[in-house]
Amino acid sequence: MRELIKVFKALSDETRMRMLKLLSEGELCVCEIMQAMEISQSRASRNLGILKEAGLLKDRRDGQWVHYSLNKEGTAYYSTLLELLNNSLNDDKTILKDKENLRRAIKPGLR
Amino acid sequence: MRELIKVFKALSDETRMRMLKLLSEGELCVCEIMQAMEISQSRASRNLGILKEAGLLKDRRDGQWVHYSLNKEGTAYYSTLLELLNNSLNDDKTILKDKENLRRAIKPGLR
DNA sequence: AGTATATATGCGGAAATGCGAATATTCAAT
DNA sequence: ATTGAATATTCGCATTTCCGCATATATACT
Repeated sequence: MRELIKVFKALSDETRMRMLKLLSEGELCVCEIMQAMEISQSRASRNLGILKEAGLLKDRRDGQWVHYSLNKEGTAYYSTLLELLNNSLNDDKTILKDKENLRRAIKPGLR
Repeated sequence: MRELIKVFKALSDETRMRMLKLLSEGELCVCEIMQAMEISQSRASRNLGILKEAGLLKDRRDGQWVHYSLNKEGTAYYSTLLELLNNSLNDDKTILKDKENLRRAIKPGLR
């Protein structure tokens, strides 16, 4: 029960919901997310950590960058929930703006 | 977004999760639920109200009693979430005990 | 009207949550 | 070693959440 509730708790916050919707576009690093959402670095990092801790995200370190992405594996209900999110909020103004911002975001490490 | 987050917030609490699992057995009144879960009346009433407010439950007044039941209609994701819950926690000790208690619960109004 | 039962709600306090600001950590490049 | 960039974490504070207790409301019965 603890686990399941932790997942729902992770989902019940606007900041984290926006992150998940952004990450439906694909793998992103923290700095891209904070730029797209126009939030502080600590807020971005903290909430990504919560989503990861709940099992909804996985991370991958690449040099200085940490890339987060949706965890499509994981327990049975993760995929159900991610699909549910996939079908939700697709015309939400905030979500659309975040994704719009993402396109303009400075992508570091264009090495 | 507000709405969706309200639903997840409703789901992210152990008391309310147990209620939903109990109500998967069928319609129940507040006093049956508080007996089965061994919680106070105000706690039962308040949390049922939160679940109803989130759209997950509906209620039906019958004399002195208010019967709550899962809201199988409602927005698209409700059914998805209820089905997810249906497949979860079925061997959780607390949930099993609640359901066991329910069988022993005094059902008022055996008129 | 008066009593009893079932449910809802207001209030106060304890605990949890979310944030920004500052600091710490990690890695890359010189 | 030192500097700089990306990320994580600590701290203090404001807000929210959850509960028990007490009270209010609603209905039923006499």
